[in-house]
Amino acid sequence: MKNQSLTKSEMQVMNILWDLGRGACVNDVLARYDEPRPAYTTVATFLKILEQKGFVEHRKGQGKLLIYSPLMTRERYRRQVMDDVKQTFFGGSLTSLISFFAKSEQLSDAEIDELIDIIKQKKTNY
Amino acid sequence: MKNQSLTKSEMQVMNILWDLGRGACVNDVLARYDEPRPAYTTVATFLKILEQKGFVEHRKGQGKLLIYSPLMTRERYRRQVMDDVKQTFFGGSLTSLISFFAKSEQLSDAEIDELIDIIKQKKTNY
DNA sequence: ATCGTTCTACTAAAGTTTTAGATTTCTAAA
DNA sequence: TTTAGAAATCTAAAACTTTAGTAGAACGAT
Repeated sequence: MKNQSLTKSEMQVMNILWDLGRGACVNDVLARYDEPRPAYTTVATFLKILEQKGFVEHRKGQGKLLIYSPLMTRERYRRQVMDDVKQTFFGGSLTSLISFFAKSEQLSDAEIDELIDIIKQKKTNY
Repeated sequence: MKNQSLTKSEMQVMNILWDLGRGACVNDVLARYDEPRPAYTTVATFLKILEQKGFVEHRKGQGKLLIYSPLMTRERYRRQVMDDVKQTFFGGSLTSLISFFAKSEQLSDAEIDELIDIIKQKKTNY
């Protein structure tokens, strides 16, 4: 059981947990859904599944409340998915991927300068 | 029925069609699978589903053969998926996405220069 | 025209994901 | 310590995806 990936609904729950940035109980998560909200038990099920998959853990909170917290960071999962995207859509080529995005959209001059800086930093420093 | 997205298996078929770059019958597609190959009818089913979803069309070929061709280009679908990725993983921010990738990996000096060129071209030309 | 082959169409089973009702358990209050 | 309410767990139905067998149609060869 390793390198699991998340379904769309599981991802939604993880995103809420990551956004909250703290442990959360079922209702905390539920409250963050847009209308129409799923049932309480639906969210509870997803949290349980995420726990089985090793993406979250829980501890006991007030009363019988279970408080769930992410075990996997957003960054780490992002990396995992992005590697897959890069492979699937750009034949593994990072430069094709970046140029695809760079070409694809409007960028302000400030953003462009920012990006150029980031990329320049990658150059072998001497 | 709009902005459909592809399942993993459907995507596999589309990638084969896109790679072939020409109309293809079921066997053409099947031949491109790695072992163990799925059943003929499995591939036929996927093509039919893809047609329902509006990703391919067919015309009659030799005998009763159906020749399938992509209706959606790889580029267009890529864009669709990438928009989703950008939204889901980078809150819609293109610069976060690009910097994520730019930071993430080894790039040769040549690649770096190439990227900088691409990005500079985005700058309002005067 | 018939026969056998090969292809598509139909159908459905198995697997996975999503959803949530019903039941049980726990806690806090009286 | 009983009990009402809220939360967790159990269970399963519904929806979607993947896989492929079977039937039936169409073609080409005889």
